[in-house]
Amino acid sequence: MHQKLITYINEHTSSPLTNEEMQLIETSFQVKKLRKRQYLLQEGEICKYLAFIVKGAMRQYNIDGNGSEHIVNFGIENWWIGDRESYTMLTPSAYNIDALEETELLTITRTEILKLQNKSPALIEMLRLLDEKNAIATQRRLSSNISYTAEKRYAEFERCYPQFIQRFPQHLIASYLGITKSSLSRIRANAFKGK
Amino acid sequence: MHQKLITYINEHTSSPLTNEEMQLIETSFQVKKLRKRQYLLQEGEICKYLAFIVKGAMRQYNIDGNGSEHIVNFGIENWWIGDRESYTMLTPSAYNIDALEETELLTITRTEILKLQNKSPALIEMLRLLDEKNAIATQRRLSSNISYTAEKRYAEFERCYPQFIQRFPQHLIASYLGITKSSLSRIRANAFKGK
DNA sequence: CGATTCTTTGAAAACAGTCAATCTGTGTGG
DNA sequence: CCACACAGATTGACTGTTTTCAAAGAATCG
Repeated sequence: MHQKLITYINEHTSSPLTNEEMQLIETSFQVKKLRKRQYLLQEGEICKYLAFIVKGAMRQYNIDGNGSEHIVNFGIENWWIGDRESYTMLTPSAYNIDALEETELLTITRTEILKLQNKSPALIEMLRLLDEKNAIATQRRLSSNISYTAEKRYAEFERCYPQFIQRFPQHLIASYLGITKSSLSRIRANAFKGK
Repeated sequence: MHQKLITYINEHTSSPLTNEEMQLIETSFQVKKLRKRQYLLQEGEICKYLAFIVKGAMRQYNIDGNGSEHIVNFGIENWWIGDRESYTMLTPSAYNIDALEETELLTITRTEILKLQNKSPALIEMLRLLDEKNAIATQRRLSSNISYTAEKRYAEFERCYPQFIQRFPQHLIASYLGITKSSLSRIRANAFKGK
């Protein structure tokens, strides 16, 4: 169960994990299984866990004044999920996180991470890289959202995340792109005509 | 000149800088002065500098297929600016960064930062926190962009960055919000009527 | 099969963008 | 000191895109 995480860390850091570090990871990360539709985090709570997805798929979203959901992130196998802001600042989260499928997670609390600070340099480096990649990805997405039409954003999404198109219903992808499901349906219809 | 940066670091980390660290900062960060409209980075270049703004104001923006500019970030005194993606990955940047006013920067190259890795824990911690804050801020902005109308986004902007409203012309703020200057002008006119 | 979820589509309304003209204030150079 | 250029802001008329709401069709699952 923890093996996937260990492999992930080794693939994303310069020096491989020592035996002691592997031990630490086994004890610091708790297994958590979620059924479809089950919450990992609900709006208003403080995000207790940073979670590595071993199997399954999740989404992070908020709900606006009209009750509409807006997906800010998807997560699948080998991705991480959690509300960084709430997790690091210990503030109530503005987001919900729930499972889109049966999901298996490895979770770690903030306290546990702090304990590992001096014990596992590889893990800490990995988390730093994660922040870095995350900042870059979010920046890109923001930039694309500001600069391009829904049609181009969908094309880009299709190109970057073909797996998601297969895996998630359209209305979720529409929500991720910041448009309505009707609009996405029409965009797809047009793109098809164009071919 | 470097004093403002030293103060900034001390305010943003747990342990104050040692004398050696202050020395290191003086030698690692180069002063750079930019006139209004001068570039720090142009699209296609690799972003050589991460810059701390001592005085002045800057913007980071991209240009879409139609030649329109889209501002992804502003920077003023005590903020950092640079294209993280290009800077860390050494890839050609999709952005331009230029000065909106006469600006004084303290710049550091990637190589210099790597050299400091083992020499100044405080600086490294500060950079990590910067990444973290940056990721959080970008996430918030993305979320607001997906979830709210231009009118609400402007209201939020007004609340969060009142200094910017004074300081930057409206068409730049419109570009930051992802709308045209005409639309922003009308939104402001409506908001005024509403009061 | 029946229920639920997902997708498509139509018509009207709301919204934002484009283009162009005008108005404002600022600052420069003659 | 005036004339002029220039950058910024506003406004109107028009266009185009996206949303909304509702209904109906398709797919999936227990």
